[in-house]
Amino acid sequence: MSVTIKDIAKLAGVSHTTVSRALNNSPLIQEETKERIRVIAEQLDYTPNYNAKSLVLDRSYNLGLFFTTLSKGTSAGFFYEAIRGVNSVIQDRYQLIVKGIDDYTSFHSITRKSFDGIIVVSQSDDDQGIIDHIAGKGIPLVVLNRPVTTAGVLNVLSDEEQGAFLAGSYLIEQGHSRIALIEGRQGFKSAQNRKDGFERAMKHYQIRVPEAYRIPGLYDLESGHKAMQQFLLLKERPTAVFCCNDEMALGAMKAISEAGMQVPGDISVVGFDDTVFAAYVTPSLTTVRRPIEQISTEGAIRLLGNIENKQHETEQLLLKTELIVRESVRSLSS
Amino acid sequence: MSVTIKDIAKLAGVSHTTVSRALNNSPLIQEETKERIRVIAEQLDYTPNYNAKSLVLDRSYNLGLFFTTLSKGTSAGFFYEAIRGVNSVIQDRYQLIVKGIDDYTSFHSITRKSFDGIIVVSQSDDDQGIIDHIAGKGIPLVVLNRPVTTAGVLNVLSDEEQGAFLAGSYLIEQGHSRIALIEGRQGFKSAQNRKDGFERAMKHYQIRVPEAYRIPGLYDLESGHKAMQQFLLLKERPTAVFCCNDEMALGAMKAISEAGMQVPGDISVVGFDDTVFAAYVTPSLTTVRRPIEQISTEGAIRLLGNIENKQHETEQLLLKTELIVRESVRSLSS
DNA sequence: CATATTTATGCACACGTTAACAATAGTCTT
DNA sequence: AAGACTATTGTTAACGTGTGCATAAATATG
Repeated sequence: MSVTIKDIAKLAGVSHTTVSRALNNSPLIQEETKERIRVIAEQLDYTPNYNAKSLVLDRSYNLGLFFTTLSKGTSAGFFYEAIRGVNSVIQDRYQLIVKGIDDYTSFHSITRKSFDGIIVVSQSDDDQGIIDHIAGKGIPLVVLNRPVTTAGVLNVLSDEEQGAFLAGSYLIEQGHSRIALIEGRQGFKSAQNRKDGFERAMKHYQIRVPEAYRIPGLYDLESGHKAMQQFLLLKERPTAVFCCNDEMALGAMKAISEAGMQVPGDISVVGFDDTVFAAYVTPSLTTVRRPIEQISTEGAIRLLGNIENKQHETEQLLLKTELIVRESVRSLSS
Repeated sequence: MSVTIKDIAKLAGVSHTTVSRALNNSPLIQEETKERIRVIAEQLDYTPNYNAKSLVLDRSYNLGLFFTTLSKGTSAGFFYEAIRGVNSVIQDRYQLIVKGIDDYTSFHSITRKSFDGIIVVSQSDDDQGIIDHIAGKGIPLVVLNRPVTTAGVLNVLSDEEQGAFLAGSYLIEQGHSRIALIEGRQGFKSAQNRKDGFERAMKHYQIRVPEAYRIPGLYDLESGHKAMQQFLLLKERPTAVFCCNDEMALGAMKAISEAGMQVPGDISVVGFDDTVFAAYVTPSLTTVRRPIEQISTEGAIRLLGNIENKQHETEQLLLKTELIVRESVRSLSS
């Protein structure tokens, strides 16, 4: 079996209480005693049993990192950056437990005993159920990527509506008036926000978008590809397409080139997210940058603060999005 | 505080032992008693304290999923598929703890008490340290993606050397003889394997590859881009380039088109991994498919089997790689 | 020098669960 | 009908750790 503080106690000729205090660097214990005990612990390669610690200290040392889904509609880049961001903050202090919300059949097992804090990377309003559950249990919680108003819940997200507005406005300012939209996955909040921002730009500049210029997508390459094929069948084709993420934009560009047309010569394309490959496709993709990694680091920092101060300060942090102009949009105004 | 089996016992008028047995569906307890207890547990919204369970049962309900690094050199797609694959297998039974090996300052905290099993997605020979540690502690372990010979360790990987051989051979069969190589990240086993396979193909067909035709990369877009720029400066440019992953291939294609040249008209490009975007770039990328998700599901299945049977069957599973021919290679033979 | 105070350590219990063993009542066997 | 057996439940200890309180020794106080 593994070595416990009692084993150390026996060797050091003290009680296990003293060992516990010594290893936790309690001021009650004499410095020499501490040192003697530390040496023995080291020699025996002692590791505390975290289950026992958790039981008595009422802390789990676990952080939950929950995504709306791991299997459908979450893009690899987004997922990766979110985990990276959180991981860079927590270092050694916590274990990071990654889970898809749609894998839960019941939230029953999510308790204050099993998670010291939880980060929900929320992509859908449907996540409200788990958010309410977590908040109801009094577990420190931060929700990323989607606005929530639940009391006591921290919230970090980017202003996607504004980003989409910038993208739409940019297309118009470049002289486009026949502008189509490939929407995000239905039920995803980001899909709604980006569409809203786009529509606001259209309204602001009084550009009419016919119904045939709006097609819902699934945030993946294939759906962007298919949607663009639809647009290409229209008698009056759009001169520009705003795609609600970069992957769909890439799919759309593929469809355009397969049809023997050019980006941006024949049709301009704008994406959203500024994924790593956006700068490297040909032509490079004009898109909206969303600070995913920053969102997740900020979220993690706030969560840890909240856990350690035990105070539940509610605060919403809205990070800016930014239009990144590259080569995939043609100016018609000159 | 939260409700415990003792609370239930009091209400049911039985001992807490009986409650424990009832909730674990022990055959020792009368069916009516069980049912009565279950109802009360339900009403009180009882959730077992897993730390207490862990302490006495000597199981943590945790599975570790360790990557060589989370911050440098692991591509998003790879990371995503690996987690997805493992997650799809473990469902509710375990918590999945994701970590970067390079985040560990000491492996001290990795014990049989804290992990029921561990999956190491290994990309570098440097991971041998943690593998030895885990195996030494007697924790069930499966290593993915890199061959290991440590006793008692399960191993699932794809035959990358063979894949690279196929890619190299294909280029030669298409009539290429000036073939360059953009290597993977130094220290990564995959980089070595892919290079080896490529070299074997060259040797097999007696094609000489000058030193200037080999440049080390970092597995990211930028390094592929830079490497290709180097090749373009050569007096005698290669007619084809084998890139050790798709991201570098995309970077390379970008450099080619920036130089005003065409893929595959002027230079052919082959990648490795068959990431999701490979089919959607223009021209679509000829590459080697590696069954990442299958590797991770197979690995997870074997690990669980090993944990539950408690037998440590050592076995290496080598999955096939496959050349996916698309448009990025030109045939010179016709 | 007697008492008060500080310092260092130990004792006993608690956290929530499971399990070996004991106990009780009812049933079967011959 | 006495002993053996079975079914059901309870008693108690254990897992490894932290902590309130008691204790003992050392030191300070007046």
